[in-house]
Amino acid sequence: MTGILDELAWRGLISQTTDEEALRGALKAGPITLYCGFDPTAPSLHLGNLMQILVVRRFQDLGHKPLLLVGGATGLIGDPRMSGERTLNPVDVVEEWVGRIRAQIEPYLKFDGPNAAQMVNNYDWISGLNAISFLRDVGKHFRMGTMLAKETVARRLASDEGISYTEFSYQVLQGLDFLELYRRYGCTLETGGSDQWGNLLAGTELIRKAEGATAHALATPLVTKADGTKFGKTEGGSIWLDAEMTSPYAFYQFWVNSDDAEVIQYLKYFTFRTREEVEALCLAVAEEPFKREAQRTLAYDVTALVHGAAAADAVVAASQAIFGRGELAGLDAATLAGVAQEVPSAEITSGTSIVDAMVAVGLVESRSAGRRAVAEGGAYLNNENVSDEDLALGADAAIAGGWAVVRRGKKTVGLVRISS
RNA sequence: GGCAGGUUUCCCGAGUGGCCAAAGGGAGCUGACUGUAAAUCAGUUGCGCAAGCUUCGGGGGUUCGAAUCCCUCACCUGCCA
Repeated sequence: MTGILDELAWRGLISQTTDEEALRGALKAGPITLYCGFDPTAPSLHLGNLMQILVVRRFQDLGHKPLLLVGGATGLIGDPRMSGERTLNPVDVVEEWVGRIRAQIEPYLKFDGPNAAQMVNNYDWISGLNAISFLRDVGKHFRMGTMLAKETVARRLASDEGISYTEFSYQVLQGLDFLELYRRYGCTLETGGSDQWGNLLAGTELIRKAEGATAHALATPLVTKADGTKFGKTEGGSIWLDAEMTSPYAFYQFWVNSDDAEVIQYLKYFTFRTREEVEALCLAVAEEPFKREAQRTLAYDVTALVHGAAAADAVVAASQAIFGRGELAGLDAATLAGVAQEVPSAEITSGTSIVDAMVAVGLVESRSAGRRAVAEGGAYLNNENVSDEDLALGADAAIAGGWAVVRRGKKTVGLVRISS
């Protein structure tokens, strides 16, 4: 029952909290009800969201009751971002996203037992709100000074673009969510990323003013990369949890490519490995970095968590086939067919040039880019560098079952099936 | 409603009649080095085999020729009302 804060602390998951002693006391007194919100701003959640879900899961594992809020209402308004005003998404689109995101969250939590998780949607209480009660009952508790001082708001006001009243109002809605969940379920803790700190506080303050009660907020750190670039992005964009949007193979590859400097932190954030296991892997990185044991463990665990053990095993097999030191010639047709499930593949006719094959598989965006890849020495057929852009792929190029491996650079691979 | 400024290739940002497919930076990509790591160095980044074609918010016009000049529309920002 106790210990959740210690658990989160060693994992480095606590960026800041409201009165920590009070929170610790509340947690010690017995199971609490907490909540974490997810706004439907895309058809799928991404890795940042996954970390939040796992934080909630860690709470649940230690006996606390989680509420998972999907922002059917707040998603229609838009949380202000530093980067600028959001485009409002159509109502029906947001509605669809709500369903998808809800389904995405559910597998990570237990919905039975004494501390069963529960899904809630703020559309239920915000959609019926009228302007007068909103302004009289809710608005009266919010001070302009506080609202304007919120970092994002202040930055946006100072920017060229400014901020719309709509986005400015967002923090009021999120504060209201916390109050509503406090009233309905006795929820006394909201968790979220440190970028949500202002919104988290809006809720605790509102509860104090409206109910005279104490509620808590806990923010996790922003996941950072050693080189300062944004975490969870790759050349193709964000890493999504949806297998249709980010294939399990790409998902696994993202993790297996983690920097040495970051892999241990990611293990703490994104896996359920124990402290001892993480420490052992940390040692492995220091002593035998070339084995990439920590990266492999991380990649397998998270892929299995999100896509299931079977999918994880399949992508590991595919990755070994492609990146393993073994000769491609040793691969059989069945293995290659399995690999084709995981990496992009295409059907080509015998005699197709290497450039056209790369285009067909989607390794390059255009024939110009394909020719450039060959010129740069970055094109490979069955692990052999290709220097002739006119090289034609005939039946002899196939390794087994008509398959040939086409690669651009070190990591971008695809399979082609050569038909006559 | 008035006035001013703005809208450039993935991003930022130069460019004010031809030498501009468009400086520079960022980011990406490829190679070398390696460990499917980082850092570093080098090359590269609209499409097309090529001739050439399409691009600088949309549309129209001036001109031999426009991202650059004119008109108009849209959107953004600020100041005034």
